[in-house]
Amino acid sequence: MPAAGTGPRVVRVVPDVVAIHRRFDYAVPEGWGAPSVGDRVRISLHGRRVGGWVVEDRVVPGPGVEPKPLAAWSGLGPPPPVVAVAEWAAWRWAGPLASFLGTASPPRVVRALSGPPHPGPAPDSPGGGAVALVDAALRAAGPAVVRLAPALDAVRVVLELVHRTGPGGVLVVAPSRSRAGQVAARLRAAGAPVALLPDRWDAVRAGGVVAVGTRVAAWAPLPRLAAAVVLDAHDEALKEERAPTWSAVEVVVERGRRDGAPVLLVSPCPPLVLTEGRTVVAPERSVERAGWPVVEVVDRTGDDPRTGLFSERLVAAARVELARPGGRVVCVLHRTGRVRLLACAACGTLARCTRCGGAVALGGEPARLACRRCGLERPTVCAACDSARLKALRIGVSRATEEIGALLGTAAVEVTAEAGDPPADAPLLVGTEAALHRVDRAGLVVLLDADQHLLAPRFAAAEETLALLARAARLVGGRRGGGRVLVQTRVPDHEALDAAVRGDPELLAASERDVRRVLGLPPFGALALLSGPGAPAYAGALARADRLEVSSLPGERALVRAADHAALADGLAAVERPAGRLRVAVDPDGV
DNA sequence: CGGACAAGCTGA
DNA sequence: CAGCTTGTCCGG
Repeated sequence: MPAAGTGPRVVRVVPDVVAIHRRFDYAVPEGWGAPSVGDRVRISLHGRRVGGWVVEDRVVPGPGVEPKPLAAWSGLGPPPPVVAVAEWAAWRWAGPLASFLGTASPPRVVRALSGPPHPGPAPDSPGGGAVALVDAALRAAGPAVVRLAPALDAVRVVLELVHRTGPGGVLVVAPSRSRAGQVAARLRAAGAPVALLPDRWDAVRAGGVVAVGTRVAAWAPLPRLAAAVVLDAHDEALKEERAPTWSAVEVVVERGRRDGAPVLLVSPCPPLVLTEGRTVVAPERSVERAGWPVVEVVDRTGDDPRTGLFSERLVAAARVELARPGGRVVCVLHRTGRVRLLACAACGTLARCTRCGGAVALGGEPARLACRRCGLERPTVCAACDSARLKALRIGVSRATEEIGALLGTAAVEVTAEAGDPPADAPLLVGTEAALHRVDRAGLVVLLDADQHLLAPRFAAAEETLALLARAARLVGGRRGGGRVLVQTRVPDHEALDAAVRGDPELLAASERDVRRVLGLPPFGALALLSGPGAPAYAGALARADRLEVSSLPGERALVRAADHAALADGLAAVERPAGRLRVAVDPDGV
């Protein structure tokens, strides 16, 4: 066995083949410059050429191993500290390292950097409330949550932060390309040097700029973070939903922790998983409240389920809005993956779980009401009036579009994810929540059936509903602008609605905290959802692990619980995976 | 993942 | 028993 420093230089390589969870040692051919950790290389593996990443340098190969030479150097990859974060992520989300290294690599081959970093000027302070918020956030020991109402300008917080730290090494992550583009433009207008990811990967790697991008930008090739901001940190788009199910927020927080850099998580409605154990800073109560629009809750409990989706108050409010010059109404109706809701035929009360408040479904013989969320069963009797007659509430976007168009005497346009953007001047739009992503301004936004969201069989359903209300609020502006959000529901006292009405997200957080703690749900416990043909065998093996609790779910699925993420990740890593397709979703949204 | 190789199946 | 399919193994 050659001692370190003698013989050919040997590096350890992770193949770019997701199914191979091993690393292999290769010799660096004579005459090569030294490849560094993170570089993309090509290797011959078992008779074929595949890509890979150098993950360790100056390795001493095991006894009896004669490393083959690297086949080619194919460009720059993530810098060494980002490779280390990828190793952490592979543990945290129980996924293959190659998958994370791929996400952290440039979309196109980068063989050389465009030039030396050009340290640009820091923008001026935007002044105003942003100064105090950033002050408070920077005083926090770890990452700070900045709770900023929907109509308040989060980019001013970014500008103030860059003003303090200078542009070099600052990372800004936003949930969508368009939002990232807007932020980049504002920073540029303020004079800061900006590189928009993924296109300017090389410029970010060269350094000296503010890196701006979407979820993948959490992996920006900055050797060392100076500071980071995640905008709309509650947004689902910041989580990868395919396995491994990593979260941009968590990656940025980990990078900040390693580099000792401040991290600001900005959101109008920060969920518990963001706030628990962290400093939350917010503007004064009156300022925050003014940053939410007027939210009007229309209680449909007493209405006959067959009167349709359109309350009198909705029709009246829509008429007023459509009569205004340039007025625009957007109606949101959940369609995909919707819950089939049941309501009492006598008193109109929605059938909900008496333990967790989720929607219940009819099933079994004799028929019982079973909660889709926590599984609790009860007899088919209305909890409010003891009537045994229940009615199904049915809805659909296409019919809703026709009906409201006829009711209001205005042509209604259906907005779908497939079709392009709706006409800019269409006054009446109906669609799923995707409609809120395709329109940037309205005078009235209506959630036709908020219960579809509130009672969805996902433990974060209430927080997601508040996020939807925050998104709607963005379209209509703050309460002084005259825009409003109208919410039709049969659960008018729900804390998520209350929080939006009062412009105070803490009202929801307080009640969620109690329920989550009792049920051991995140952030008071960590979950992983196993699915696929290999799931039962893996679940069986995990059930014997010390700090894990495993329960099987219908359809080859299983839920793994642990006290915290470390226990979950350690447990998942310690047990060998059986053969067969297996999906491991750490931190699943639904259960 | 995908190539190598072995074991199993088929038809003349 | 050649010629093919199917299954298992393993990579430096």
